[in-house]
Amino acid sequence: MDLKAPRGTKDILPPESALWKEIETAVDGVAALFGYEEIRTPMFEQASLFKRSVGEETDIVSKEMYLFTDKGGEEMALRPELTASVVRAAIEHNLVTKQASCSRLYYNSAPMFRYERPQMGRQRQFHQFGIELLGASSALADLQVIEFALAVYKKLGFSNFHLKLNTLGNLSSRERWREELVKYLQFNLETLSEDSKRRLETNPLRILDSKNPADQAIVAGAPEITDYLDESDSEHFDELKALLAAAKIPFTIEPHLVRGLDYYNRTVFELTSSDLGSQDALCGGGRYDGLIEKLGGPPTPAVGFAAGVERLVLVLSKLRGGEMAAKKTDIYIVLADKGGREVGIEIASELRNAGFRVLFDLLDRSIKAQMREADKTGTRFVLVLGNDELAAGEITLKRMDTGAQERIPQQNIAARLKNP
RNA sequence: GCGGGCUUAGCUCAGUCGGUUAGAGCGCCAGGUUGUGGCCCUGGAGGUCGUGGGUUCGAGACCCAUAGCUCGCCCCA
Repeated sequence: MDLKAPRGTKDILPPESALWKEIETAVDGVAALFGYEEIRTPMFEQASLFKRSVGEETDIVSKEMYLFTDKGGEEMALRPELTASVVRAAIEHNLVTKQASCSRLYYNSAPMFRYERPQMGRQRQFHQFGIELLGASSALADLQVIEFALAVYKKLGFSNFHLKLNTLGNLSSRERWREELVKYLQFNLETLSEDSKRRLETNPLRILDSKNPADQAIVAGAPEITDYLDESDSEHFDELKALLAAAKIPFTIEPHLVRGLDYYNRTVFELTSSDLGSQDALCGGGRYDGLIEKLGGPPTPAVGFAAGVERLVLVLSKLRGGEMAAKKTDIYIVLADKGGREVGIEIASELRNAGFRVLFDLLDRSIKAQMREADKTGTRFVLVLGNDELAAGEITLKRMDTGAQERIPQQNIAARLKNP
């Protein structure tokens, strides 16, 4: 077989697909509870959208974006993330206006594309769910975004994660800090790692969470954002911390937590899991108060998060001990003789209309083989239909747990099985 | 993009120093009398040993290349 799924892509097969469905259902459920409505946007956009929002210098845009020119000569990009698209759609359709109001939007299992080296928990096509809360500037909004993410994990029974929190200040304090940081780092240029020398040009903030020990030593003496926050920044951050404490959500402050996308300001956060390898971020998000205006909309505060579905699947399979939910059947019909087919499919159809999950053999196999399959599907009842039953207008009902069986009339079989 | 490891049956893996027709467990299929599951027993199907070159009388084992996966860096969900 010489045809394969492209590198960094994955087929989602049963039984894993059931886990995906479970996650999607959980996200839909939480969204309903919080009053968020679903948005779906195109998988490709004009490339300039991401250059302007994510940042032309970021690795995501400069190195990892799937770019192509369409037949009309337009430069397009497969979306590497969703915030930019949601903001574009919100501006385009006037979901954000100058009036005091906010939009609560969520997306579910949405595919994203980044040309990266694949690793466990890192695919070239990967999927995210997340929310964008547009129009709310208060710390209460930040809290809600975090609460939403936690609610999804809680609903799925997963709690082995860690909430990391930081603030980057408002747009101008962030900029002043950034300039001072770059000055400081340039002063120490000689001792920086090669990676960080490059980052100094592309994304200096990320040098702060470099894993290189030499970098870390330099970073230890770097200007801290705390010294650049203005009064309202500090107030906002203090308020959020107090709200989290009141909601009994544990967190740690990570002064060096920055995010890779240019548009973040004030609150940034990440949920990480020790069940994952080096790609340990389950979800990440933050505030992006300047983005909507930057893309041509009215000045509008906003906050959101994005969570990786593949990583959640990894972590959940681990949690469930690799055991996926067994496929379940209510009733298995054993066709003992070919003559019973017509009556058999009629009964199957009647039972399905009554809401039973009904299976029967499609391979013309022996009764023994049919029974074996029935057992494997975990069915509660088996109905045996052969020439004997046909002649009598009856069917044999077998209970798989006790092995007991009896002959019952074919009429009203659904009602009979509802009260076994 | 950089460095390391791995790749043998549907799945998880053995395979010695290079030596006949490449193995196990699980799974699958069929039997173990009359029309009946699990447990057990017997038998069976299933592999161009990731791919392409090379070394050799002889390669699943050695060498080179390439692809995929994986671990770390990078990046980030």
